[in-house]
Amino acid sequence: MSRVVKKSAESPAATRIPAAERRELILQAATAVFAERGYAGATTDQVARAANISQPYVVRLFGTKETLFVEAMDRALGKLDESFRRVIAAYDAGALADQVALLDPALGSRRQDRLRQLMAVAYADLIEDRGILMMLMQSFVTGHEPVIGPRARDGFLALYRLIRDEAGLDADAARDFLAQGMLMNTLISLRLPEVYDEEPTATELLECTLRTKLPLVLNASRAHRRVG
Amino acid sequence: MSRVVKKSAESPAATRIPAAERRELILQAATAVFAERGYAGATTDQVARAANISQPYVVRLFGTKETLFVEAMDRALGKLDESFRRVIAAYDAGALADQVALLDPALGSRRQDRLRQLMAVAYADLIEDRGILMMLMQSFVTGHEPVIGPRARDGFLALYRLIRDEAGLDADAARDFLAQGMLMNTLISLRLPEVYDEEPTATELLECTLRTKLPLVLNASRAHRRVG
DNA sequence: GTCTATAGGAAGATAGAC
DNA sequence: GTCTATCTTCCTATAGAC
Repeated sequence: MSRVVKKSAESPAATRIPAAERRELILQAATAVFAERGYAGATTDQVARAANISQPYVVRLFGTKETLFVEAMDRALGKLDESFRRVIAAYDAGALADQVALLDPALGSRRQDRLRQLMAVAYADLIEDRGILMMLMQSFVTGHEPVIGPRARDGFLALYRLIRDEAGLDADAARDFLAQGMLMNTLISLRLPEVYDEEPTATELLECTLRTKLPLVLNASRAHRRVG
Repeated sequence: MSRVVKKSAESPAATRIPAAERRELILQAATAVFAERGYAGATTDQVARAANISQPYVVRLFGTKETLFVEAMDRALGKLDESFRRVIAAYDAGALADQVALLDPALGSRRQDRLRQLMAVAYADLIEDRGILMMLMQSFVTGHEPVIGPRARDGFLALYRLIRDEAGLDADAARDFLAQGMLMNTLISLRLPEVYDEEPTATELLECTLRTKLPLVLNASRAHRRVG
């Protein structure tokens, strides 16, 4: 646990890497660590180790742990935003005919009905990188922090506006869409996929919530356990 | 910020109180503090101050911070469980005729449809003590902690079984019910009620999600800011 | 039942070498 | 661009008095 451990082989890489690239590597590591343990629970040293560099270097590049968290959060929000926008643009360009054909007709056929379903799929696809969704979840429960809180609120509201204004969901549909997303986030954050085989109740709830995306999630969960 | 502050008037009460009662007071304080800052972000000293006693005494009574968190979590889960069971029992005893009369007929009239709506109201009522719901949320994102995580999973699954088996909701209805709950938790944890007046988007989303319960929530939020 | 004092151990950040 | 060493602060938990 101490910072002074392992003089072993693959420790601090010391490979010189351009700052921009290094920053992205650290942000990936930070996303995983913050996702797992939250802002207060994570240490800059854990991030450093995950990125295979020294703790002071992390601080050097980002200034403070707070800034690091904010940047990781923005990155996660950005990925989600980007993912939704891509779906919307592709749909409006008529590029998703084959996927549209697979949608449940009972759920409606207006543009907003189609987009609702397509975005739900896109959201669930993001679960593959379980860090993103858990990072968001951790951001949402850090509302009390003076600099993180306001940015988390802004990011969340921006997502809401995106699905309401760009995708055109009416208020109730947008709310339900968000609600399903928050449930998925919760199940992932609770690590329910990790007890999928042992807890019949977990099995049922996961299957009912994630449907066709369940194998994706279970794989991600198992991959995580092999590493973690 | 330091622990050594204020020798002022209303400091450590030193009033002798029976242990059982003191424990409950501390659990209330702990719920508020953990709800606000999470397991890792909260300190036993903050809990102590909220309970007007010394930090070592908190530890003395609960052993470890971890145990304190677990007990606060169990208490919050228990309150929710109790609240739902009370609704179910009252409904089955025919004691809720007047409330049932107010329900939206479009949402169905089977027992499970009624209970779904009545429990939603009960859930939203719990928001009045905003600590409970935020405490639950914080518990759900602490899934990685070796002793807290498993208990949080069990608690969540027990709630799911309650609404499915006792209230009789089918799997999809139970999922949607949970999803709405998780959205409410998220909005509260994000402190969206605190920007209700400033952010039009927040206003819309809160109104759409909380409906008639919104005044309750706004009051709780304002009361909290006066104290906090 | 409750406190003061404090040991012991992180963790974030800085200084400065290579 | 990256590291080692370290300062400082803060926090959990213990000891022991009243």
